[in-house]
Amino acid sequence: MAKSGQRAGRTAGTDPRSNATRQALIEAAIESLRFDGFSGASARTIATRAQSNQGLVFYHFGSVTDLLLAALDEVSNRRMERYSAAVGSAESPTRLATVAAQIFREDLDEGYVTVLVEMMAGATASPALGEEVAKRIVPWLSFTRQVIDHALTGTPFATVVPTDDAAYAVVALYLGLELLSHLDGDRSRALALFERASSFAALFDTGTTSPLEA
Amino acid sequence: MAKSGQRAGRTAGTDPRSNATRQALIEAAIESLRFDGFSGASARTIATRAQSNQGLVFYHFGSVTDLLLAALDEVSNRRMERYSAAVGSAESPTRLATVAAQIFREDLDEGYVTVLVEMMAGATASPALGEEVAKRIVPWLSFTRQVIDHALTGTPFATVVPTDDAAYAVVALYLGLELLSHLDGDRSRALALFERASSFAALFDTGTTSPLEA
DNA sequence: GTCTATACTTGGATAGAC
DNA sequence: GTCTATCCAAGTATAGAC
Repeated sequence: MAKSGQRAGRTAGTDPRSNATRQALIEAAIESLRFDGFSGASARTIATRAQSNQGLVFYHFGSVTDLLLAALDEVSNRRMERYSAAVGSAESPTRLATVAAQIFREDLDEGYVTVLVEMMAGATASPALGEEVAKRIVPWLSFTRQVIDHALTGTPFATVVPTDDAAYAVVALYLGLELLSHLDGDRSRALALFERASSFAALFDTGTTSPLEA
Repeated sequence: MAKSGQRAGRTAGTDPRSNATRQALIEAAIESLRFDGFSGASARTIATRAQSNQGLVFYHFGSVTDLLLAALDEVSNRRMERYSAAVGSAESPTRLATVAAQIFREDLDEGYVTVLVEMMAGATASPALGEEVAKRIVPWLSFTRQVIDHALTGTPFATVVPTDDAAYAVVALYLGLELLSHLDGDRSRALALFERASSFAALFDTGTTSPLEA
């Protein structure tokens, strides 16, 4: 209640030193979601990973949940940048499938989707958290829809497939594949599916640009 | 170390009264996974839901984790019976799609897949738990594969689609749809996809049996 | 077989010293 | 801005009375 524009924890960061700590905590929270899971991502665990102090979680973020949401924002933003850049360079369906496979591999290896899935599953506990997480899924859905929209122009499917339904399905598949492959520690089966999608996409390569151009 | 054949907690249940408590705890554990999530499913929460005592969790199951695994076994068995019965009555692809939609609706409404997903996501915490959960996914995968196998006989896809890859994808999609629709509390988008699958399946209804027969 | 009591650990969160 | 100390609630697990 002291200064204005100050929610739970100090949101601002007017001071220079503060930012480093915040960032370290966010990084550690990402790791913790990835390796300890939602249920294991406590203030103490995270602080230890950040080689920082447990109290700072509450100072900077107000609550553990808010830190976890900040962590989710971070990975979400990072991935969205990466996705945009990668997809922009893929003109043909085949190239797109290849790029998607590459991105998916990264997501699995770096645990980005793990973070998302852990937050989604963890949100079962509280409707409030659920709402916050839901907000952060929207960009993934709309981005996917845009990509599908773009990829389908010039193919027979363009007019048949409702792209927001397709996006919903693709994101669901993405999340499910993470769950499965993470569980048995084997990416190969999931990646094989992308291979297959690649071959399938090749059937429609006449659409926009020649594969040779990429 | 006392008697043989006795793991953590009393596994047997030679006495008649014991079974009721065990069953109540399992039921409560299912509810807890569904509504409190993996992270909220503690011995205390579960015992409260079962209107039983916290200590009994450890008496009967040895640990909370083992109780949760027993809960997962329970839903897994229940669903497998239901699936088998339902699919057995579906002879044409269209009927199969309809039945699948029906089953999926049940799964969402009754929270069966929630339980599975919570356990999968919760297993991130410990490799040991992960292994146990992984074991319990196998039946879902092989059942799905069998259904796909059966559904594809007589269609053009029969020889083209590797059914275990397809099963992997279908299960992944199933899990992902649960995650998404559970999060925003809206089943309609997921169910719409099944509608679409139904229409698609109708294209191959000449295969085994006439739709009229069902 | 069940319940209460209890021990111990971990986690969320705040207060106050530096 | 950071760290330590501290409080309190919740969690796992066991012992012992009924």
